[in-house]
Amino acid sequence: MNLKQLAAHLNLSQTTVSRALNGYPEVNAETRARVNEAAQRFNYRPNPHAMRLATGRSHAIGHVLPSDRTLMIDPHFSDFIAGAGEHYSANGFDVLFNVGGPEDERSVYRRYAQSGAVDGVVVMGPRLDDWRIDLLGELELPFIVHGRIGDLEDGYAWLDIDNRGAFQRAAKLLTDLGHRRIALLNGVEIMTFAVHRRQGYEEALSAHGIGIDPAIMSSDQMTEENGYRRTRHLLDLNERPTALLCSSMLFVSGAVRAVHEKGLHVGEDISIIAHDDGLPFLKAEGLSPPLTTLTSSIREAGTRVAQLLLQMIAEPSAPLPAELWSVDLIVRGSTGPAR
Amino acid sequence: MNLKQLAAHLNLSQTTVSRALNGYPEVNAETRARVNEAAQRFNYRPNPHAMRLATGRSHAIGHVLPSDRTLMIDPHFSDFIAGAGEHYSANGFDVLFNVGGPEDERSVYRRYAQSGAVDGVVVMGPRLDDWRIDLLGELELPFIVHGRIGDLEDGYAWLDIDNRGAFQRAAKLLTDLGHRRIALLNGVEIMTFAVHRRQGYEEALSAHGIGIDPAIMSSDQMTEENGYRRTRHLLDLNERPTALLCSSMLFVSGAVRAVHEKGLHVGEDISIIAHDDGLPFLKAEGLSPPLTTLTSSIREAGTRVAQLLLQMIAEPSAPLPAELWSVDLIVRGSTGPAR
DNA sequence: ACAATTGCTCAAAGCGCTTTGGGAAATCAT
DNA sequence: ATGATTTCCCAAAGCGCTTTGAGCAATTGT
Repeated sequence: MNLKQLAAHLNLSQTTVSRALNGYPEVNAETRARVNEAAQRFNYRPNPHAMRLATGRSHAIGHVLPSDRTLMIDPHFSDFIAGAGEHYSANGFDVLFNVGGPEDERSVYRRYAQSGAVDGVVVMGPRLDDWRIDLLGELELPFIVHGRIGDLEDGYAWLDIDNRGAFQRAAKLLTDLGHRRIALLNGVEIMTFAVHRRQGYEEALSAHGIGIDPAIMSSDQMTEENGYRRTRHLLDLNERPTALLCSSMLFVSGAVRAVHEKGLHVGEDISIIAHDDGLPFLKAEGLSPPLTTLTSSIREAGTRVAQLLLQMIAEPSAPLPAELWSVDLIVRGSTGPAR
Repeated sequence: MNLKQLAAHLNLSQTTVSRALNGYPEVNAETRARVNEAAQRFNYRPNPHAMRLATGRSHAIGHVLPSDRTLMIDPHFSDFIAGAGEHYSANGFDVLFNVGGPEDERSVYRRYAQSGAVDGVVVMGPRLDDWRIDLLGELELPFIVHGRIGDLEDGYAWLDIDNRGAFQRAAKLLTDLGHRRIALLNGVEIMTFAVHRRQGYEEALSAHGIGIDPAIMSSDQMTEENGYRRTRHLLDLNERPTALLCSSMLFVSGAVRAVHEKGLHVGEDISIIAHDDGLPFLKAEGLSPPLTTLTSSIREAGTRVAQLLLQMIAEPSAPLPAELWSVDLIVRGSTGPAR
């Protein structure tokens, strides 16, 4: 059942039916009711391709994952997209998902812009200096960044969590507990979030007159194995750290394993705080002892980012949104006074 | 630059240009070369919406995730999709990604079928008795299942790994090592893969005259916490198992934690074998001792599934593909003779 | 030599929707 | 009663592509 048939059935023109369905004002209330009723009864749905061709808008959002093969499909990303996806569906938007195949990431964006395949894109995992905003700006493709491009805050839409503040507070909690050797297991520091976290960490230490020691700071992909390897190494050090700040729960699994292997106990011999994005398969509360965390739902961030982007598309002249979410510090059993 | 302009520029009709570009035979080789050259030069790309409207085919594949809120966004799924996505991109197909929002899963499929939004879908995480194949068959929407619907092997396209055989071999390895109390940490047993794994496990035990003891078998969502909780409980049992068969690496993190907490050693006091889907953030080789695993890349499965589906779409009359992949058993350090 | 075939190209008709530019009837103002 | 508005609806033009059905040359067959 298409528009033509529906219109014929109602003895109305396609114009009127289309307008009735799309809520235009210049249609009689009674007629509109009739149209809606009939549409419902025949389960009429406009053909999306025709709609897109006619309007030039695609009702779709693009998410493109880095083509870099070494950069794995991070579970953080999937959870974020899951959150966003829910909001898109709720608003009748499709999600176009692009995992860098042979086509290089730039050309994907170019194609999107040129063909109008999507109405907007979200940029995930922004780097300190990210070519994507320049390209997207040039292409005039609406976009929003989850995170920030270094310390840049203007000229693009973004939603970020206060990584710097969060890690500062976490580190401060540790210094308050008397820790002076606090190790940092960070993500790859070309990513903005990782840099911000290091900055927060360093600020807190400096504020307490504790020197920054690169020997107990690391920057790796966030995997179990790296968590283990780095912690193992840290525990073998002469001046072994008494506390550990982890950028991801993924590190924690490995870190805890290393601690156990050394016959040490989390929360007593060594304090651990991790940033918890709320990954559903790895719960901080479920660990023993329950883990003290910086908590912020990456899934909710996804939902909000989607919402903001859709608003941007609906109202292109509105000022660009920018949101900085604060992060909760939840103290549980993995932190204790320094030995 | 659209077709009309390109045609005008070449002093050709749209028909000819279109045909030249789409490889139809009835166009002069020289003309085709000219067209291709010009298309390249002007970076012409056909408008996908127009193409879709004209052909009725969408050049897109749908992946819809269960709307069930309790069913988390499984990292296994994302890795699978990542694999598939690469193949789609390589062939100019888009991926439509749908995370069950308010719209219920059935209506998503209905909408897909009715509007022609996608040319096909892949069914992930099939249940023992899955309504999706009936619906999709009825809707005449091409689809392929990653896994199988119970023991059904005909009437639909699928690609599965030999879960039953794999777990049989793994259990047999353990019995060969002298283990008689072998626990099973399985996924939720409404999923076909989990049932197959249990069957393989039970067959191996029965073959060795070992009774099936439900007290040391469990069926849960595959999370770290469940792995920990179940293992913890197992180790407290009077007749503590000497070996553990895990359906996912996600369980293993928790299981190992429980073992360590008890002061026991993996590979000595207790043997562990896990199914490893190749999740990039959790490597079996990286554990200590390195884990003996059933190994099968879920990402490669994704790529292959995508390839098969695209073939099905291109050649609808061809027989439905069905592939059963064998699983590698890689013996590492986490398995040893029973104490 | 003429008809039949082949090779290449084109004009025009869709695909199913939105949107423009009217226009007839009903309502209002004077 | 007349002109000016307002209300509601319509025919037709597009959106940018594919595809049908012809048509003109050039080639082939007899």
